[in-house]
Amino acid sequence: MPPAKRILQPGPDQSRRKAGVRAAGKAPLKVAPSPSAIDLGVLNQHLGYFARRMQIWIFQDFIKKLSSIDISPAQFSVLVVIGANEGLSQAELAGTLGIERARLVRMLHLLEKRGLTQRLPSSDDGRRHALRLTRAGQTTLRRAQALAAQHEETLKPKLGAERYRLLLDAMRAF
Amino acid sequence: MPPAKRILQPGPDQSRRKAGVRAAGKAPLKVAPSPSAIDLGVLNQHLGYFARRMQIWIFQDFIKKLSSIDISPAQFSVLVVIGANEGLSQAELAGTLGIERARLVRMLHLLEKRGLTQRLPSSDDGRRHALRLTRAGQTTLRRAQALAAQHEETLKPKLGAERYRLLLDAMRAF
DNA sequence: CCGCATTGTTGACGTGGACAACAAATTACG
DNA sequence: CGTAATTTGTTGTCCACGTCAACAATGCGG
Repeated sequence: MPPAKRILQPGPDQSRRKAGVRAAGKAPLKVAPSPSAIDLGVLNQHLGYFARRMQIWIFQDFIKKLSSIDISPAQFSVLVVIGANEGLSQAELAGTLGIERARLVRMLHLLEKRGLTQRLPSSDDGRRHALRLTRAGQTTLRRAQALAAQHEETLKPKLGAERYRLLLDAMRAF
Repeated sequence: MPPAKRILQPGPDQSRRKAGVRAAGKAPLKVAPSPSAIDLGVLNQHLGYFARRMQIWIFQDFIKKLSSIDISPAQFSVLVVIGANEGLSQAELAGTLGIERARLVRMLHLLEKRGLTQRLPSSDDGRRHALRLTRAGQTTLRRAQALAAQHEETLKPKLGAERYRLLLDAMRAF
């Protein structure tokens, strides 16, 4: 078996000791940043910057928490939606999650090879596949949801219950 | 030369029903039987899912808004931080932005080829490079910041000024 | 019946994240 | 002082993923 998901490394290397000795003579802007403090500049006023950092942090924690069953965030979302909408088509699933149809095909190949999902012929439309979870898929989904719930629980203290709820609500605008 | 940035497609949803965009005035807008009757299941209670969708939306809008100067979100963050911390090293920059050192090398290679950044030898440490913007880099950064500000302005109405501010504040926890 | 849209699929390309390995330079330390 | 360890920038490689083009099979509308 392949090593499956790649383990993401948690700790960045924060290492800088020497004071900022710079050559440039003209420095009309802020004073030279202290060895440990680098100015983010206007990045501080951009949602996208923080959104990306947050998303990466969350995904890394998710991957770590679900590493025992080797389910990625994308795979999790696929399993969840199939589980909640048995018999839906690949196009519907892809459209719902914002995944490319082509991408979903290969993802389902893998999930099917792992015995978690099935593609049954649709009774009324010869083009479609009716997606469903196998017995093993249901079991895995249950475990995944339990672990994902634990992951989610680590997020709340990090934000505070109030801001957590607010964030969850606000981000639905997209 | 590379074919510049790939244009991201603006219309995200519309995967399953009829995409009625056609040249003629024919509007075959066929109401699909069950529009969006697909259940997201427990995904509705996961920050990560919405965080990812929001982040993608924001980045796509950012890319579109800055397409005239061909600056990606990552490139923008690099230019901003260099501009605000002239003379910093690649390791410091990479550590600040959470980018791999290896990745930053190739990014700077490109920015340098475009004449936007420079790598000067550090006076006190032979290993480091003192990063700075060229004159053109400063000009591009100014334009980029103006366009990025416009991009940011489209976000506020989408969320409401109040939630925008809360979001920006809450996401700093990561 | 015929043209057109949809569905699933494959192939290909480019980007970006993660790792490993290095050479040069610097630091730590016996 | 000298040698080992560490840091920095760099290159090469692998893999995940978004995107696009093309296709066969199927369904549907005129």
